Parts: sequence; C-alpha cells; structure tokens
Amino acid sequence: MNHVDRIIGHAEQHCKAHGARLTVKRKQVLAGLIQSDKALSAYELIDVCKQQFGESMPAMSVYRILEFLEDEHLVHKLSLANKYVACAHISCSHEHAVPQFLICRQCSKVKEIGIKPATIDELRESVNEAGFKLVNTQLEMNCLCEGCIAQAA
Amino acid sequence: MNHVDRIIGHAEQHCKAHGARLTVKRKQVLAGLIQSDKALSAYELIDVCKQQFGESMPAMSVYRILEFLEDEHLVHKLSLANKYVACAHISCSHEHAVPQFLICRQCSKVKEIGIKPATIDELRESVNEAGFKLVNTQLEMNCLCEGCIAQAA
DNA sequence: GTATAAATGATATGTTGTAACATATCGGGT
DNA sequence: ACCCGATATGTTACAACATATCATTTATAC
Repeated sequence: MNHVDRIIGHAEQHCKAHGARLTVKRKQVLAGLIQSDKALSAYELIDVCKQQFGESMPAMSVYRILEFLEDEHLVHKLSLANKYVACAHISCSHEHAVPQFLICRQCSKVKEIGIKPATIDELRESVNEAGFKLVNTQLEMNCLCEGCIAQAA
Repeated sequence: MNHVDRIIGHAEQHCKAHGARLTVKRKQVLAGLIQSDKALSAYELIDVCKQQFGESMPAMSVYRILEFLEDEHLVHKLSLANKYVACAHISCSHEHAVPQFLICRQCSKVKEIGIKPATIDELRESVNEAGFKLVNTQLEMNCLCEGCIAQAA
C-alpha cells in the first residue's frame, strides 16, 4: 500500500467518523491533489483525473467535490493562486490550527506551515487597530521555493 | 478643486517626474478607483467609467491601464479578491514600504495598513525556515470591516 | 512635417467559476 | 424486494476575469 493510498485511507476514516461519504470520484480528486506537490487548478485536476483514471470529470463536479473536500478539511483553496492543495495533515490524528501557505510564483509548489502563534497575535492586533477583524488566519504568501531560487541564481 | 482632483494632480506630477504619461483614459480609471472606498474589479471599473464619463472602455484597455498604474505604484492589485484599489499614499511625498491589505469579505471595503516591521521580520523568518523566500511583503487578509461587523451583530 | 514610439481600439480566445435543471445512486423503512 | 427521500453526479449554458494579436490613432522628437 503506497503513500497516497495510506492518506486516502485516513481520509476515509475521517469522513466515515461523521457520516460523510468519500466516494470514488471524491477519492480520485483527492488522490490527484495528494500526488502533486504543486497546487493545481480545478481544470488541471480534470486533466489529471482524465489521465490517471480515464474518467471524464465535468468542471461542475470537480468544483462540487473540491467544496466537499474543503468542508472536510482535506483540501485547502489558495485564493492567491486560484488553485487547490491537499491538506498536509490528513494523516495526523490531532487537530490543527489554521495553516499558512507559501506559494512559489514560479512553479506553484506549496508549503503548508504554522507560523508562531505570537506572530499571528501581533498580526491580529494590527488588524484590530485598523478597526477590522480577521475572519481567519489562513495567510497566503507569494514566495520562491528552494528549487526556483537555485535555478534563478 | 476637490479631493479626487487633488490626488490626480499628485499622480500627474509623479508620472511627469520620470516621463510617464497620465493620459485621459488613465486618469479616468484612476479616478474611478480613488472615488471608491471599495476594491473594484476590472469590469466594475468599466461600468464606473461608462457612468461617470460616458466613455466606453474595452476590457483590454482597462487591464492595460491597470498594469500601467500598478507599475507607477498608483494602484494595487488584490489577488485575494481579483480586484484593484488606488494606493492610499498617492499624495504623500515620502517613499512607502510595501503595504498590507485588509479586505472585507462582505462589502469589499479595503484598508491599507503598515504592519510593524518587527512582525514582518518574524514572518519572513518563518518563511526562510521553511526554505522559501518571500517575493514581497504585500499580505492580503480576509477580514470584516467595522460596518459589516456591526451589521452582523 | 515626417518618422518613431507609445497608447488605444478591435476582435478573438483562454481561464476560472456558477446557475439551473436532469439523472443516477445510496440507504433506510416497510 | 421495493419504494422513497436524500445525496451525488451529469449536462448545458453562461458569467466573470484575463490575455494574445494585430490594426489604428496619437504624441513627441528630430
């Protein structure tokens, strides 16, 4: 049983635990994201599913499935790039804080990190001073990844 | 001379200073953004220009003009919302650090703030530890503005 | 005034995402 | 086993955001 399947297994347990169904199509979409170290757009996912499973996947279905997977906290949407990534912690059993994302502008590689709570608190403080309230702490930052830095040098 | 015209005047000086041309169309687009306290999409700007100046403005032109205005640092693009705002500091003479943006998810109202350099440094540190490099420090955060908080309560 | 570059217009197309309605599939109650 | 309601997926059409390409106009330099 490979890496991807193991994670899918965890996801399945997670869904089962509260009566949500991880159907075949949903598994395919999730698997597509897990296999990719890059963020993928919905339409890129359609292509991936087509290639891997020979199944045509209407855009509408992919968007619905992504929404389901987001609700299950199995997938994150990156608004900064209009792309999607699998959650890095599907296999962990403990709960997670809202993550932050580093997105490589060159190659779409994504790293999910947890910034120090103290830093988050400072940010939230700055926001409050401006009279706004953070609705979440999912920061997304435009970055370059190690590979693309090396390549540029 | 009203508020908007004054800012446009500053923008014109700014452009003139290095041989860039703030043409009529470019002024119209910029004025549209300055008048709005909300972020506007490119297509919303087309409507605004149509209403205010009776001029039809092809999408292509608006995008070109927005690009020009961004290059001149007169406008910021908010990737989180696919919308655009006028820079809050056009009339200031001094240089500015890269700003951060608070975007109201309810009404698109935007506040441009400057987070404490120390906090930014901590963020950059977290990013570096993950092996990535920030390409800029233009953070965009999903928020609720004062008005929408009050309304929700 | 003409050559040149910059700006804009026009048309087509690509990309991302949703609305609305039809059909298929699953699971429980009888 | 069968039906029913709920959930999931399919289909079509289109809205919203964005860019490519080539033609035309306008401004500035010489």
